[in-house]
Amino acid sequence: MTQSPAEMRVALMAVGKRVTPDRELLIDIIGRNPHIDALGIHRLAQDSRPRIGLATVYRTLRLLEELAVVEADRLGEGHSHYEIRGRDHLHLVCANCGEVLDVPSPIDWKGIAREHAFVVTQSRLELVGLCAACRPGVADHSKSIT
Amino acid sequence: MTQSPAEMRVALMAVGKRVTPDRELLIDIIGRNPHIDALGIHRLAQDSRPRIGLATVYRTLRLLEELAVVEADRLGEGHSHYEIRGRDHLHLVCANCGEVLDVPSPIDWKGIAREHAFVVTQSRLELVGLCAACRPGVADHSKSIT
DNA sequence: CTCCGAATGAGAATGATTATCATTATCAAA
DNA sequence: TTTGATAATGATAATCATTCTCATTCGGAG
Repeated sequence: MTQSPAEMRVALMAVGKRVTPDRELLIDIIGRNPHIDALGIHRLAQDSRPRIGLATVYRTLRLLEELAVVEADRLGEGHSHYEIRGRDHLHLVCANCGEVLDVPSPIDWKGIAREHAFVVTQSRLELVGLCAACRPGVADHSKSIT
Repeated sequence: MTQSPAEMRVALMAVGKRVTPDRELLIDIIGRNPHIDALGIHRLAQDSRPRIGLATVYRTLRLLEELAVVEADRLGEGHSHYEIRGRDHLHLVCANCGEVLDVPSPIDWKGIAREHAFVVTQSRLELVGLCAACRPGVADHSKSIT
């Protein structure tokens, strides 16, 4: 299920969607910037295509999500972050600086799913806490939980 | 970390917050209805206190979240669901009917956290897919991983 | 080159959540 | 008990991310 920018073409064409420059650019940006959010993607996209609209970013994200090419995570609070779908992994999300570490997932969800007659389509695993850098009582630039 | 309605009083008083009838009612409702959302909580709360406002619901939820008494999960798409904080567990979320099954978590995050010098304060684990009841030919959401 | 449906941009609309502000309730001291 | 300081609340406006609408543009089949 590992996707790559190149495989997106296949996924799009398989459902009769066009492979447009916008879509190629966006998937490329997501590939290079794991955990980026919609606004960040839009900003970067404007460097190469100044007229690209935010709506196109959201539309494309949703499409690629439906095609299982990218994955959305609601890490912090309000909004989503995106990344190319890859191997199972879990996120270590720092509540202070917001940094996200990817760690290979230790979960054997196949067994769990079988046990509950459940067909798994997505796994979202996060551990929220404080990363090494934020460990000492730093009252810096974020909402720290106590 | 395990919280109960009764322990909320302690948590509130520990930070100088009042134990009001609204707060007691809300924590009670969440306790009886795991995975309920803000509007659901508000609806139920109005049965006993017709004048309670939605703002109070959200304010209280946030407060109880900060006190680590309740936990918010962004299960489906748009909005959050709440539950009393308890033992580690993961959610099996049905993409079709929305049912949520709680399953004891098989993750040993202590080892992972130690390895990455990470202090874990929350774990959010979800597997999204189709529950047994929704298993037979559902068209839309079925892009299962195998 | 022409047509038609897909894709896009701009901005309005939506929905969940948060902030504001005037009013009310609560606790402590006199 | 009355007062005074302060926290909590209700109503509603504001915000923020995301989705929708629609007029326009683009791309590929003929």
